[in-house]
Amino acid sequence: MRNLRQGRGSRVTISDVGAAAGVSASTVSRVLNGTAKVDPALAARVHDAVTELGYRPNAAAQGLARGEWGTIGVLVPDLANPYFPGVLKAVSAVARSHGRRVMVMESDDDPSIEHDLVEDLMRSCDGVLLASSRLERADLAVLTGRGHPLVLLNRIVPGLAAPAVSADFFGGMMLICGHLAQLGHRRVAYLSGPEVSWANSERIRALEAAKAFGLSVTILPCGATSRCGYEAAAAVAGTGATALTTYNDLVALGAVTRMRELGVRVPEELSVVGFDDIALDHVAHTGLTTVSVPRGQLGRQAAEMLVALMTEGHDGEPLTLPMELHVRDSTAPPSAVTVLTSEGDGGKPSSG
Amino acid sequence: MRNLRQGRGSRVTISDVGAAAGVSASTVSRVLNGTAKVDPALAARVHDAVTELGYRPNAAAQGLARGEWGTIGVLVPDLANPYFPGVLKAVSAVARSHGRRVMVMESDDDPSIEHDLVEDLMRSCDGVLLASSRLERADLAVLTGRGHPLVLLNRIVPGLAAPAVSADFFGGMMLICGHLAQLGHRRVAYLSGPEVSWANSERIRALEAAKAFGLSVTILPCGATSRCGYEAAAAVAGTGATALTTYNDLVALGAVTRMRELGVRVPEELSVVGFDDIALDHVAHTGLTTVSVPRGQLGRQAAEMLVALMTEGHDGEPLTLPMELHVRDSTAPPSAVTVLTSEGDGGKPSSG
DNA sequence: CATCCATCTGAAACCGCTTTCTCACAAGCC
DNA sequence: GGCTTGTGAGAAAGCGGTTTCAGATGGATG
Repeated sequence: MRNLRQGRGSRVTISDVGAAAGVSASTVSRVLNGTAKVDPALAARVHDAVTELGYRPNAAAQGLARGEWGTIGVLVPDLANPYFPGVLKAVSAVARSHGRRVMVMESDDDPSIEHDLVEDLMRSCDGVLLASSRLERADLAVLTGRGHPLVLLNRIVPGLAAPAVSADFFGGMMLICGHLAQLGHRRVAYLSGPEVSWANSERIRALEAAKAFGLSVTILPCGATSRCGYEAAAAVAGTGATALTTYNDLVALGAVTRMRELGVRVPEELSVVGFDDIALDHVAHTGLTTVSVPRGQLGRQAAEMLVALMTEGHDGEPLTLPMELHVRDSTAPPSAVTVLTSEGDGGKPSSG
Repeated sequence: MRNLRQGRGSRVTISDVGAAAGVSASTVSRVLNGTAKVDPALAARVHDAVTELGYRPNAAAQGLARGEWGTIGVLVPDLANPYFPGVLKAVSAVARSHGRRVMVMESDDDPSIEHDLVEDLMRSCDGVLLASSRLERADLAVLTGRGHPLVLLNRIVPGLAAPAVSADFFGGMMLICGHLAQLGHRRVAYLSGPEVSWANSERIRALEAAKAFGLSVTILPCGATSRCGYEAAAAVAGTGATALTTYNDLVALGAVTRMRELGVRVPEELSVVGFDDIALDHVAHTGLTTVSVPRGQLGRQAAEMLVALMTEGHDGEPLTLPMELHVRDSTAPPSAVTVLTSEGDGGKPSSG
């Protein structure tokens, strides 16, 4: 019993199966892949031998011989962010429907690791989906220049030779700013995401553009996690802002929690807006006003684009999905007296 | 420029590098792997050629030649559950420290998919880490019988030939029951997790054993997500329970949210206990009483065990990590008058 | 009945890399 | 100086599959 499989060395090969079935390895291959017609009797013998020996083809050998792995790789910065599992599920579904499996790696928000991991993925996957890449433009150019199928998710770099699918972060933040302006807010704070994040700079770009709405914006360094939001929230008080925008929902929720602890009522004293609409349904108690793009659709489109690139070689044009505003309970007109700052703003509350 | 890399066919091989550097492929291999001493001048030429041609070794060919992939695979039921990223980060760290990369797959809680995915992983990884497997015992036996390095995480199956690392779910639930009993609760409801989950049956086993504490338990079907908890919460009212235990924190938080909506105060009218202590710090507003085991430690131990199994072949004995109770704000002595049930329980509140 | 063609099977080449084996060459020894 | 060692580089043999190629067998045809 113990000797039936002696670890590494004694793996069952296709020749073993052939020997057991009394046919050649070629025939076994043909039977298993349905590449050519084979005598039913032989096929049956092969199948018997396969099950009896517990044969499973070696993926490396197949990959080498076929010139492809049947795998698509996805790199995400942080699996702990609920945003990505949502995307990944869609990607997996598309991959499965094309007979491919998906292999996920996480870069932990570290650009240097990210570079290595992308290289690894390119060496062992037919295509790579790079989500919210933190890489510098130059690094990215090197990687996309390799001629390996690669699709960028949630990052658009103009001159780059790689197709991209992204949510319209700029438009999303504009929606938020419009909403806040309409409510009567004038001073807004922004809890900034990772500095190296394109998604973050898009949001900031929109915030600058929103000066046209009469908004003045203070940008506070923060991060991408609820902990960051929690810790950075205290600094909001000093800005005189009546509304707080954030890099994402996690940050927003962290900030809301901190605000509650500080005795600041949301939204009466401070409106808070998230970003992404992550699925913390039924967990966070605040109905967070936020913007979103269907993550499933995002993942699906990106995966389809990648598969098309892998199989047909043609790269579709960059795709930008529009975001939607979800107004919930965390935003309201600013109150007449702002408790957050001694100087006050005297903004007139509007009844909207 | 466009012709520099013509997609699939024209990939740079080790021989190309050798030709460019004026050496043999063997020498290139030796230089890149540091396998043997090579003349510094040649080595330099090789390195130049590598960078110039943008050579990256083909992972399949390496895997085939070396007989190993340098990869460990992890299968989790659901990436959306914050429990797993916590484990995965630790696994990745261990893998990296051993010069291996990790490849993650998600089964979406579907045992049939899970079986296929494990087979896939075994065909393309040196070792497999199977987290919270939903597979039936028989299926699992087949898989572990393959003689492929495999470690079970959070699942212990007595007669199985695979090492396992698990949190002591039984002990964890006992801690919870002890805590509740001490507070004076007598009637407890349990929102049950996935039926096929070993982790769930361990919790239930503990609940049964807790009859010794004088607790009577009602088990309600539920699931593993906050949505499940939210939806199942309403049924708790009918049980006359003064305390609610759950499969995990997500379920508990969902239930708490629902209870608030129903006007049931937590913990005054109903104590709620979670399981896992997932990192929703600063997001959920309820300080949830729960039990936990360090997920990092869990992942690390499992990964180390797997690496040991892969390299040395020896399988350590099953490891069970003790859980800790974290008493927070969601549990309290039962109130004298329970509004949840007309018959009431008349349990005496104890001041603990 | 001999010839040809269509089918199916096995042998062999190949995928790209590692590793053993072999050999050429230079240094060390008597 | 001839011979043994030691050293480093190239040739070649796999790793385990797939796929081309060639050959055997059988039926259809003239």
